Amino acid sequence: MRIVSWNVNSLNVRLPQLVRWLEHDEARAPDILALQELKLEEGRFPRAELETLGYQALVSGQKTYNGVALLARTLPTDPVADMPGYEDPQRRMLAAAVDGVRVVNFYVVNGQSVGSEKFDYKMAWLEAARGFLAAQLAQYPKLVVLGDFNIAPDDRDVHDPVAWHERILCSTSEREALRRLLALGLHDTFRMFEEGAGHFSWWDYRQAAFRRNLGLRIDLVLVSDALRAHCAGAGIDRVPRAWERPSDHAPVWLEMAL
DNA sequence: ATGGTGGTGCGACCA
Repeated sequence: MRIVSWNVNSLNVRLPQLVRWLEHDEARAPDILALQELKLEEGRFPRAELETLGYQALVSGQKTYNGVALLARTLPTDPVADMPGYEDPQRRMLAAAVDGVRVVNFYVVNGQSVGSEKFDYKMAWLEAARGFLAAQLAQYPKLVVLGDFNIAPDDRDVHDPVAWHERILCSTSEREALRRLLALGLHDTFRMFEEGAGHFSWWDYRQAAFRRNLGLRIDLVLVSDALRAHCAGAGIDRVPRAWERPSDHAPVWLEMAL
């Protein structure tokens, strides 16, 4: 089973790249695909085009901002788009079951800058996410949590840790919030297969950051203890980031032997 | 140097 997370930064703009990416290497096409930053309402989701490629989609959409989807060969079941007890008009979460695996797709709040109002929202959102994931784990031991976490787990995940020291996406409080999620019994699958620095999933559009590999690794695929031994490979697909008019994020993937 | 790029949508706001 191959599972992928990709922040597409507007599905309206990126649909041609998504289609091209799904077709360019069919042997590596995902069984499950989690998308973030659709920036469209559910009614504008391109269901027909994706059905042609063999995918059924669950969508939690929103005009202009946010928006997430879960795609699989058969429609994911038992969907949840709201974290119980946490009111959030922003569409940032979608959980459902596919082939006996529970999948939670997150588009974590960016947070703008440490100490801002948006930062407070980010920290509150992450605390709600911790409670939600604890409940999901209790109900579904085989859990995958993936998406744009807007947190670089440690300095290996940052091209210039000095310049980014205690800045948004890299601050100690954000990293501790991520640690509290991992402490539930979740594992950063990329680090099961690669311990080195310099592997990124997001590069700013400015200053030719991708060409110079000035990036951060903020898109993650986490698995629960019950799935850990089944992980066979994980990585970041930089290919579509080099295409014309790309998303600023690369797809990140996990291969599981189930 | 508080810049730089891109998406949404037409003026800011978000990342």
